[in-house]
Amino acid sequence: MMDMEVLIVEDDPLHRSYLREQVSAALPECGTIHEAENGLQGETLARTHRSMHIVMDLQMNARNGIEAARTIWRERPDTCILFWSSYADEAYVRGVSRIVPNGAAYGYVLKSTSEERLKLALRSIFIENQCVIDNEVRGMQQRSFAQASGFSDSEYEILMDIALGLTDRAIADRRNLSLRSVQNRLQQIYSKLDVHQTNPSAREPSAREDAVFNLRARAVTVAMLRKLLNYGALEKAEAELRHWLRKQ
Amino acid sequence: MMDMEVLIVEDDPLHRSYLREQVSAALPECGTIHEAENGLQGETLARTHRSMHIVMDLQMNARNGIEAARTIWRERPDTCILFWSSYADEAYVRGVSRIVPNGAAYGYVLKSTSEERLKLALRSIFIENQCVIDNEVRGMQQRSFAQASGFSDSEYEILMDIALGLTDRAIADRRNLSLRSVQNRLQQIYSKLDVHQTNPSAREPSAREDAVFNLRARAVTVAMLRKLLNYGALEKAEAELRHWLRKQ
DNA sequence: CAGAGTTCTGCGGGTTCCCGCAGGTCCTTT
DNA sequence: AAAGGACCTGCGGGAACCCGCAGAACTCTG
Repeated sequence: MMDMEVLIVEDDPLHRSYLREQVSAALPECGTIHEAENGLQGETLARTHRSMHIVMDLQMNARNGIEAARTIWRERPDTCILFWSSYADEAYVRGVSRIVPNGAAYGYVLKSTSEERLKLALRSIFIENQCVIDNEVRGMQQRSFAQASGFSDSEYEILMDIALGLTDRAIADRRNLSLRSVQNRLQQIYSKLDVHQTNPSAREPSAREDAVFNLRARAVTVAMLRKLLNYGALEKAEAELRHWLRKQ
Repeated sequence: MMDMEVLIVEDDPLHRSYLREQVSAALPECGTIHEAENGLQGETLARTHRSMHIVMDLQMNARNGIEAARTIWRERPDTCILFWSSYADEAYVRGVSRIVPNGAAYGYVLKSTSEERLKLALRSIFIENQCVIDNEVRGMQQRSFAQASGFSDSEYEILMDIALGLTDRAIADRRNLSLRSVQNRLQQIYSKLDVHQTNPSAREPSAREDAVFNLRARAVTVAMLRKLLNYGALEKAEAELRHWLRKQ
């Protein structure tokens, strides 16, 4: 146990040094601490050092934490990874829980938590091999899987597709559905996002019926404002889309 | 000059204490340093202390830096504000230069710059009343105002409108244009964003013409990926939209 | 197996979008 | 004054969208 090593992947220098400090304080049995300043470098260092204990930021420039974690877990699924993020966006939570391997120990704590809880999380994950999810993140998971405005995975896929700007036809081709099925999915998405909201004025069915919103575009924005989508998710989806377009 | 006071507005505790350190090191003539941890609190403290020297983060939870700066400058247009941000998104740069009053001294430096340059910027702005814009930010400004994929203000407005999910009709009403004019603007936007890109396969005009993209939705995503839009800009535009909807 | 629930699919319409064509109003340039 | 450019506007058509209706196919339960 004396040769435990930890890899820190974090692009902000201040946060990185803070993490190093906290790690060495919380884990006296820790020998060397390696540092990477983006996801790409994180993958490389994890590979060369065969890191089993990683604490990593989401939202980095070169390659975000979810992408990096996926390739790392693909090579060694029993790696312990603690995600340390500023935000609990549903897009992040969903992205993480989508890639975590069966039985792997991982954690998700916010940067705003206290030092004590960070240290506790470090020990729980790296020593006890036990998952630690921050309360607020946990709450997000609940709301996500419950159907209170919760999206199934397939609905989420289609939401990404319209965010990318695909046509109904293109979505149907990509997801192997009929055109009408795609439109049905869109209907559910629109209702779950409550996109039909207009001004709460008199709802008289007068001639002045206001079709203020283009539902397709509106859905994307509402999803962004609700943190269902964010920049990282868009970037990732865009890469996958390009990959798919080549094979057409 | 001995009673100079500085107000720091920054939500991250680590960055905040780092800023305090740098400010007191760079400005020995500085007496008190106040701190706020979000834009709303920043506005309040700026008002009560009549702060003339502010260094402030963009992208905060309660109210982002641009909003806060606008209300502060509205009350006292000769306030010196140094924006200290992680990113040089065109949305931020454009948002800042849209609200800076005539003749006001302000600065925009990235968090990734060296301590020396940060200190230099602090002295230049607060002592010499001189604008300091980081090189990378400056480059963004150039690209933005040159028409190399640069958007005029009116085009930018319409881009925001379709991002919000408005219909052509609604945009026309809102911006006092005819329906056709809005559609013309959209045409320009589509071409400037180069949204017509399909797979670079054989461009034969065969029957299998691929209309893969819904231009309207695609434009929004491309704008986001190019940092022309970001979450803060969306949030702000959404608030303005709600305000407009009431008056309808 | 019957029946109820959920999802997939086609049809058809009304509406909105995308955009070429053409005429109009304001400029600036020579 | 004439010629050119930049912008706004109406017309019209083909395509894509939004969505109600209604029949298949699949599941789940008793």
